[in-house]
Amino acid sequence: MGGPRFEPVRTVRAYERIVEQIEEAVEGGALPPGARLPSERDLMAQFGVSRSTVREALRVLQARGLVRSRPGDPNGAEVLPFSPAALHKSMTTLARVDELSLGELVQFRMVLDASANLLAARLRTEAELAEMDAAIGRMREAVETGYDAFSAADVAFHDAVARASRNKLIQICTDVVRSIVLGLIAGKIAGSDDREALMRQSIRHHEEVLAAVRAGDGPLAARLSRRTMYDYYVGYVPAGERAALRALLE
Amino acid sequence: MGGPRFEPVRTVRAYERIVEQIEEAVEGGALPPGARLPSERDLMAQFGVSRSTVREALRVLQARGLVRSRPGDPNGAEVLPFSPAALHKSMTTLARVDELSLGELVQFRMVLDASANLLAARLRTEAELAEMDAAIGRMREAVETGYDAFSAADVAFHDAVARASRNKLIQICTDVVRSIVLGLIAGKIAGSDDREALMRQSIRHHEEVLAAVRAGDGPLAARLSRRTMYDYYVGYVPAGERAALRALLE
DNA sequence: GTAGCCTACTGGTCAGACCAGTGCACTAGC
DNA sequence: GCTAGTGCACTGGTCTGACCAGTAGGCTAC
Repeated sequence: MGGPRFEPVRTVRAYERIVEQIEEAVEGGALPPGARLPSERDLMAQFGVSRSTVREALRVLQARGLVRSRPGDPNGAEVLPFSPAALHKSMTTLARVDELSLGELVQFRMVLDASANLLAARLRTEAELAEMDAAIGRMREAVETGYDAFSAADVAFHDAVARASRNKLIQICTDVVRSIVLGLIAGKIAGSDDREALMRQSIRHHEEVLAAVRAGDGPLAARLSRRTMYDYYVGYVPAGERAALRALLE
Repeated sequence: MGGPRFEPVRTVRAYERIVEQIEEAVEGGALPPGARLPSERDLMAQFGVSRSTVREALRVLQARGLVRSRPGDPNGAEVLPFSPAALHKSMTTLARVDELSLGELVQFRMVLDASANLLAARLRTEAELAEMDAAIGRMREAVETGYDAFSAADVAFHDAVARASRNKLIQICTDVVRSIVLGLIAGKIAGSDDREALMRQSIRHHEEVLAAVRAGDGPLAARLSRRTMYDYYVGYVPAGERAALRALLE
């Protein structure tokens, strides 16, 4: 107390400094998506390090989804537009290390989707309503076509709702969590033989949700969307976790 | 149509194969947290590649938060318990690159916090209620102590609620988004001179939320928590984005 | 028995090399 | 003149071999 405040020194690796600098340039807009980094040999000269060090930095940046490099490309690494791939990757890891249960994921989807519907009911345009309507139409056709087409149309509906919420974070998280959930239950889907009944019920539910969104009744749309998702996924969720899902159905 | 189905070959880099293998071992539980990887020179022999290739793979794994290596450690890289650090990093990048607006972030916090409260109202234990109570107590004391202590106590309250929701995804996302929001408004806080009034109002609001959680009234707790966060942050949000926030207040 | 040194490792970095692939300028043929 | 084809210069991916600073643990001297 009172003396000079020392803080522990952290030895910072050379490649980390390079990552920081390039990251800052990308996030600050100095390197917009589509821009090219200098070649590794140029970077090596600019940063005054060896090529291995430059490459380790580039590997980190690539793992974070900021750049991509192709062998032989005379232009150097390309700065990528942001994609949720890295987000997706780390969330998938989280789910695979078994820290996340299917119940938690479905619950999170219910939360996100309900919020998206709540916002969409207030902010949606006519074009977006038409898009949702079209998606439900494709769901109807897909009852005969098969599960894959049905699932794709279902995804399209929820995507349209998420976009109508005007919140990019909701859109991205919805997308990421959904694909993880679908991946987890992918094997189990073929097993259920009352699949057609489930699809028909789901279509009915989606129609009700859409009606609420169209009417501008956010709370109703949110409540219905939670119910829709619950009914659709509850069969895959272990019995012990279902109570937590029902807690969202008020 | 009808001929043999060829799929495009993707040249896969050597280091990617290494990443895959180690990643699989970690996620599959063969390498539990705390376990040590062989040394780089051993890995180089096991995978039949050069050390640079091994190192690039380790850099990627490190960027994903799966392992950590210390120079001089005779035991090789350490397998880490999962931490949301990577998730945090990619979401922060998203906020910075994709220009997530403060409004969107606050809106997302409102959604998460409301859901956490909804669930907590049903699932909370007495111990968790006591924890929330203690946090509010520290907020009261901090009105005099200063903003930092107040903010820390506020964080503790919301963390306790998130934990009580029993949903790790909600906890992690809450944590990540909150730290981004706090980072964005960090500079602006000192400016407001009616800070004390804002703190006192916030304490009152938190007390109401806690009462609802204690009473088991989830919908009420959710509604109040949205209002609490709205009132606390609306001053930092550009006027044009406030309408979207109000859309959540039903 | 313990304090301190020594050694055999570790990861971080460097230098220099080779290879397969790419884009572009140049050239041969029309 | 224009196009098709060919080199060439350069890229990233990988390898080899080396040096350094740091660490842990055994060994030695007290």
